[in-house]
Amino acid sequence: MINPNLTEQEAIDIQQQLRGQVIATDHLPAEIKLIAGVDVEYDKDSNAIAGAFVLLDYHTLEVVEVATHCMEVTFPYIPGLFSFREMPVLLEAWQKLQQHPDIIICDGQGRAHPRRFGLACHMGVLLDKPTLGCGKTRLFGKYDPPAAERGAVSPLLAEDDGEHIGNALRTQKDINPVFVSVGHKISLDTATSLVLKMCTEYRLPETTRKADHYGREAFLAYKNGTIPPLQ
DNA sequence: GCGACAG
DNA sequence: ATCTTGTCGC
Repeated sequence: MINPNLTEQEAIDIQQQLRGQVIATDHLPAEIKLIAGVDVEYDKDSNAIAGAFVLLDYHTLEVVEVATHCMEVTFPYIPGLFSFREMPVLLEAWQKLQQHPDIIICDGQGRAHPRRFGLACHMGVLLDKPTLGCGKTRLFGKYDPPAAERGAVSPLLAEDDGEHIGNALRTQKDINPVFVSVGHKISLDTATSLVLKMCTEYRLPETTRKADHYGREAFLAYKNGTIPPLQ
């Protein structure tokens, strides 16, 4: 689905071509039962990476299923072309799932992107699933810091045309905000309240935290099983 | 020309 | 992403 040998310009052309398929309004199932988190781990001194998909029960936040995949990175890190680096592993992990979620929370931006097509949009369009982006830091857009209270929101506005491309959301009192934006088949308002709802105890959504946990665990097992033990 | 730049 | 434990401050 993603050719690893793309040039930078070819990747940009693909973004321009797919951006028109993004739906920025709510097209969610009548009842949300499963919500997914994704994350990718990087090895310190090799090009090995691990991608993880974790499915949580929407109401209890209990882990329902985990799928991971390890491989070599095929695309460099280029701000704005992040999805071409992380999508391959995540697609592999996705195919290992026995069931699919109703919505996916991505670790990165969606529409809050210079070409309005961040990782969350790319994943949403390729999988035809509702997705949203929840990044720890800003990639694109200007904003004023939201108020200190949990739930405070401040609009993220595009530098170029002023479009409201996302929200800086304070998920815990006095803790740095996260950046929420539409991925696919969801509205910004729904995405924002959903992220807040998933941040029960920490700054980041439980989906992202669980994906990080299981991804790291799988990565360690992969490295320990592949590389002969030292000493 | 100089910074900024998801993970 | 990764390097990284204790430590300073409320």
